[in-house]
Amino acid sequence: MSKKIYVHVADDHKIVIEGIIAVINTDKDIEINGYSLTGKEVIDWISVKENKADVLILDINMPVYDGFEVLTRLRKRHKRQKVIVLSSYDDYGIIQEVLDLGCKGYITKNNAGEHIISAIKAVAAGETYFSTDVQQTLIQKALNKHVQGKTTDDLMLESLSDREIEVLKLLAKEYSTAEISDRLSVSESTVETHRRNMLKKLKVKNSVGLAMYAVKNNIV
Amino acid sequence: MSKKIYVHVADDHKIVIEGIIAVINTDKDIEINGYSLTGKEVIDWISVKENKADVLILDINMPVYDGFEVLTRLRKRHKRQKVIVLSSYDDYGIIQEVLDLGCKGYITKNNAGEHIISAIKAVAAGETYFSTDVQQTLIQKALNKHVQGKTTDDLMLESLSDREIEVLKLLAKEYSTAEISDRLSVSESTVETHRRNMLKKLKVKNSVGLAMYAVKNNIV
DNA sequence: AATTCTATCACGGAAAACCGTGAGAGAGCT
DNA sequence: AGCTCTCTCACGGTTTTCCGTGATAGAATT
Repeated sequence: MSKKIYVHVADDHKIVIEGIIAVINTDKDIEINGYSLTGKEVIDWISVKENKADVLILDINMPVYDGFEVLTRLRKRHKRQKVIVLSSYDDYGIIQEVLDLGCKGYITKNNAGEHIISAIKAVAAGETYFSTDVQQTLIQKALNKHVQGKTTDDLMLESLSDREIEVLKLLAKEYSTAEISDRLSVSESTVETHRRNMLKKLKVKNSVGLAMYAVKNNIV
Repeated sequence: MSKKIYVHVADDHKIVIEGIIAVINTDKDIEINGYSLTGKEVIDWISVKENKADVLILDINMPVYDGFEVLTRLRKRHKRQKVIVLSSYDDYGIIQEVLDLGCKGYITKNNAGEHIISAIKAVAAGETYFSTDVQQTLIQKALNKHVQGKTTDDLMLESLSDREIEVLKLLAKEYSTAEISDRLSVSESTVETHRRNMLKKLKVKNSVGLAMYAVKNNIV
């Protein structure tokens, strides 16, 4: 029915690779067609035009080139293989980073056994896949400013006046002081004052800081 | 053991309230101590100093004041009740908005039955709670630019060089040209050039535009 | 009645950003 | 070998932002 999915596995611990192979072999739609013990091997292997892998299972901690480096290089060469990162760390920063580098799935080693097959099929089908613990991490992060009461940002937001927020909105749209004063039909001095007061209130260094604040607080 | 949790329910459809009460009554730790059919009633009721509600179940579509308005007013008055929004819409915009307004839980009416009890206990305990479908929506959004191909921004992002991205990161942290040139150990001219080139590439008008672009693309 | 907050405006000067232009060195691809 | 891209640097000039300071007037609060 569905054609086979070919998988390459990269991890610096042979035992991990063996484990993954064992799990994958229980599924008839997926086949391992190679593995690497270092990031360099992965790159070398992937550089060979005629390899059939659809999915790459990639460890982050590897010698020579680490997972980030591998992803960066794959990206630069526009390789078509979908990458699933298999990491020991359920860390938002890392997840974010590898996603930015184009990886399509992320599962932790803890949960690898139960997720690896589904993950491979998902990314091969063009979807993304994250193990449950990773999903939790992503949700927590998406909501970080809501989980425990107000953030300092929220408190400061309350201290911004309506007019200041109007100015901030326009400023975040890349308008200059002159342009803002036009839209709001006030003098440039006034706009300047508002901006100045906001810089003080929000303790940011410049208009970029104001803009960043605006995004963080969904004023845009 | 644990003391009772008192709940107020607000929905403009009596039948919904009845349903919720029915479900809640199956749990001995939770007790309904009032309900409202309009947003105005909620506010009036909550204004009475001596009401014991810990949790407010709030519908979004309600006459007089809608859910947003209710949340806004509660926020202004610094009420201590935790709010769970019960909505028909599994829409990221709405979820985002009510969370900004301080709501602690969000469940869709579809999944209300199975989630309402856990939700009440979670928010009463100071946690947040989202039904599974809402969690999905939040994850999807958190990853929006990774799930389905590239956005136009992503395409432009690829056109930014590594060095430019480094500069952009620092710029988004409110660093001035001089400061950036320090960190990167290059001359100010170089940083200037990078910024200039980015302004062109990304078609934005100023550093604020660059910063906004950085946020949108999670470069920060 | 007094105080605080907000919105408005102004002057002048220092600092930073913006812009045009030009240019050399190295990497990588055709 | 030639082309393109990236990263680096510089000069000079215009515009904008930043900052200190000060001021008036209305609204809201105490």
